[in-house]
Amino acid sequence: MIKRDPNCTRCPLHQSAQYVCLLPPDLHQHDVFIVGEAPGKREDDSGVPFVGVTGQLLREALKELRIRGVMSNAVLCRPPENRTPKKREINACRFWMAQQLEHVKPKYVLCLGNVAMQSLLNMTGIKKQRGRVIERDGVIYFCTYHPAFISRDESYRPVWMNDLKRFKEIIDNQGAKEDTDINPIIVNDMKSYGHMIDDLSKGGVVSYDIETNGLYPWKGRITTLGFGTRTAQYIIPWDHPESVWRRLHPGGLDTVAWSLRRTVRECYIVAQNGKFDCLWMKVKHNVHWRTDFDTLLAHHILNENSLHDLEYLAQFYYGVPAYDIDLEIKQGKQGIAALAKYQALDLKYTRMLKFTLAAELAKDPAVNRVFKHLVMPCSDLFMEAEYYGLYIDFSKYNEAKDYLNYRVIKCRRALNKWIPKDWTPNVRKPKKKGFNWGSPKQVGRLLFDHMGIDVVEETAKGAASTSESVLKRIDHELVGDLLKLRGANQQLSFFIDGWKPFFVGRYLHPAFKIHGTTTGRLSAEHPNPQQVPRDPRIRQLISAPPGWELIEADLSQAEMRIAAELSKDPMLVYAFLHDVDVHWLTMIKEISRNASWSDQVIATASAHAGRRVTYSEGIDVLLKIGPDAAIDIDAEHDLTFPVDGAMLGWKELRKRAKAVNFGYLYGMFWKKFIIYARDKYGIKLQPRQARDSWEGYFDLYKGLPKWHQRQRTFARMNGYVASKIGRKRRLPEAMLDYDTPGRAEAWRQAINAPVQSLASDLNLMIALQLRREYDTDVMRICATVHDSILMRVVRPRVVEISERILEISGCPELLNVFQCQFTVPMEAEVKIGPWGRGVSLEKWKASHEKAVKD
DNA sequence: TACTCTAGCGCG
DNA sequence: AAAGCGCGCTAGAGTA
Repeated sequence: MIKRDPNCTRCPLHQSAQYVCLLPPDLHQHDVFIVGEAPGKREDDSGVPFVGVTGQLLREALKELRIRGVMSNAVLCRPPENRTPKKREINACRFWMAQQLEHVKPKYVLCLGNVAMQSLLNMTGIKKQRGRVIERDGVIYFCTYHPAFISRDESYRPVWMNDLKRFKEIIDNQGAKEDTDINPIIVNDMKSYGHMIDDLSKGGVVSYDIETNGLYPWKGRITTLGFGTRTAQYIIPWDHPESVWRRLHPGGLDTVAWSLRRTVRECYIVAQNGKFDCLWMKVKHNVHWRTDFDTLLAHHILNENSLHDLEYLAQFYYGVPAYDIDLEIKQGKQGIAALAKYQALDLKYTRMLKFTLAAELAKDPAVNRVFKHLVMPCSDLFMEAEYYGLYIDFSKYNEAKDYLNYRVIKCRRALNKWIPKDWTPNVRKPKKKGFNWGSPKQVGRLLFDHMGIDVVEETAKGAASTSESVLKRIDHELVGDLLKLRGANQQLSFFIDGWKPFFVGRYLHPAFKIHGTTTGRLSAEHPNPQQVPRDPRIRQLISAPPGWELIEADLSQAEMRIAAELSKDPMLVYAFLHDVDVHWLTMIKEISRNASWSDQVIATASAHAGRRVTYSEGIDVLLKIGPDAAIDIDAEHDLTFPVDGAMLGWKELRKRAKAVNFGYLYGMFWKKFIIYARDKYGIKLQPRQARDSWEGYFDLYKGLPKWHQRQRTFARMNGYVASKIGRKRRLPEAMLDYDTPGRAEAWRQAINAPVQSLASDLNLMIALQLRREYDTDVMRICATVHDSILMRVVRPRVVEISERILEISGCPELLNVFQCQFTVPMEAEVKIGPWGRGVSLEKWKASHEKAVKD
């Protein structure tokens, strides 16, 4: 019998726990040992383990599945404030875990959650590891989520139950059942090649998958190529020491790839993230293969909240054991045979998933339509975008580098005088010698400890914040230089040094994730073109090679237009129908409501009218002439005024209104608006002012609160919302009966998602249509940034294509497929030239014609 | 030495 | 009563 130690002091938890060292009283020998995290409040109060709500949830699930065993926790004292135990505490409590294992002598151990997994297996990342079967010292460990996670997010319950069911099977079968129903055929001679071609030519569903030794096709090798049919999985050793194809074919792998091309074209190709595999074939062998059905993308549109990796999907749908292998084997370092089995499983499950997911999609025709007509075509579109890449202007790149380096040196010099002699910030493991201005921790020590400045705000983890917003509120000479240094350093490390590893000649080839967000927007990486600063100094680095022009097609105010369309708010709809700039409208209405900024209104309007006007006349004039004219007058007459402590002209005011629009549109409260106005524009608003602006906004756009309510109610009743074309955002937490932060968040997402999603989908429709209408020798789409498209176009076609972009943007053909019509007009604008420095079509025409004449 | 996490900040 | 949404990348610092 283990003796509990009520005076255990192995970790600090004994100080806060009521019941120290909560060992289960009935611990005895059993084949099955179930290990949770730590006692909760109920347990700590009563001294009895597993009596709380989560304990109940676990007991019920185990009972339902007839899993019997003894239960305990990885950590035996309750951590304060329901936090999870820290690594130190888990390690300290291993002493007890070892004793318990010794005592129970289990054959099967169920690890519930990260903490148990860490304690028992010294592994982290339950989301990645869950479902994994691990054998150690003759004991089989199985990992899944902690029941507390399930009670927090109900959508994971089926996955969890499935895991537990598998655990039960493992117990019943005395181990995990390996999937042996595969038929891997290594294709490394002409005979098996011929056999494979025959099988592929039957015209059925064929899964396709390659293994590579890297993620970047320009800097790696394809080790194997694989095809899966109903009866077999063919694995072709490709750019691999064991491959025979270079020897058998004088033209090498290119020839094999090209001869495979015809067969592949006739197949219905299924792949998991086929964009990746097709890109590699395009880069390595210039063959253009298309994916007909992508299991990753299908699963993403069916459940945008989930993970989508193949192993996870196979486990989720077919309950197979984990089969992932070491990277070394995948990269072909240990011979083909080890790899073949793994790849055969990949091919088998990919093919199976096609049928499973297609059946799921068929149950939801609207979602299926989005998948078929929008998402799947994007796979090929973005494969090409990645292939063509972004052209970098290296002379500008070097200029920017020199400029930024110079700024860094200047700022550092100015800052260094503030470092006291013989003083070091007390940091345990500093990265660099001496004082580091790039370290928030060290800067914090200097400002708040040494200089004695009051801490303004704390970070989430309780450290003294040195964020931009905080620094701006500190009245000290150094903040200006520090902010400049941060900016310059960030640009250097992101775009100058950060891009270096990704250059392929003069091009960058970012990767797009069509499944990158929950709303249907894309994300991008390596590097991410969606976060290039608007600062033209950086943005212009992205340009076009000689003979081509970069064109940016931007949907103007896409999200506001869609919000108008969906809410049917009369004021917003009117504005868009009559070409009134809504950000401007919001701003003018706001200032006229307060009768504020009268000097500015009267001055600008008078300058425009050529006579002295009254305030209310001025408001009408401004509303009519719009932001561009007002900004011009500003510039001409130098009419910026100090407003609430900041210097603002019409340009800044409109920008501020834009933030107001998006903030309030998506459910921002006036309290946050005060913070926002302060941090972003240095404007000090009184609560009264902020509240007035909030109320005034929804008074102006009366349709918005009603629409918000409709969205919330729908989400609450149905657990999801859908966009106008049928893309769904599943929000299970929106259905909760009690007000929780999670539900409030889900409700806000119910408002935002259909707007963000449709704007992005519209942008994709335009990109797809452009791709269909123009061949890649005249136009190459190289990136999208949420509601804009970047492409390069051969010079002679610039005018024609620009005009066509504007036409398409007003009404992309794909909208018909979704029977989707708008009352609010959609509009785009094109900019021609280096990114961030592009000019309108008119200006380009003028300068180009002049250049031709010269 | 390599990995993970946080803070901070860029974008729409 | 309380209330923007969606991302990726970097350096620093802590951890194994």
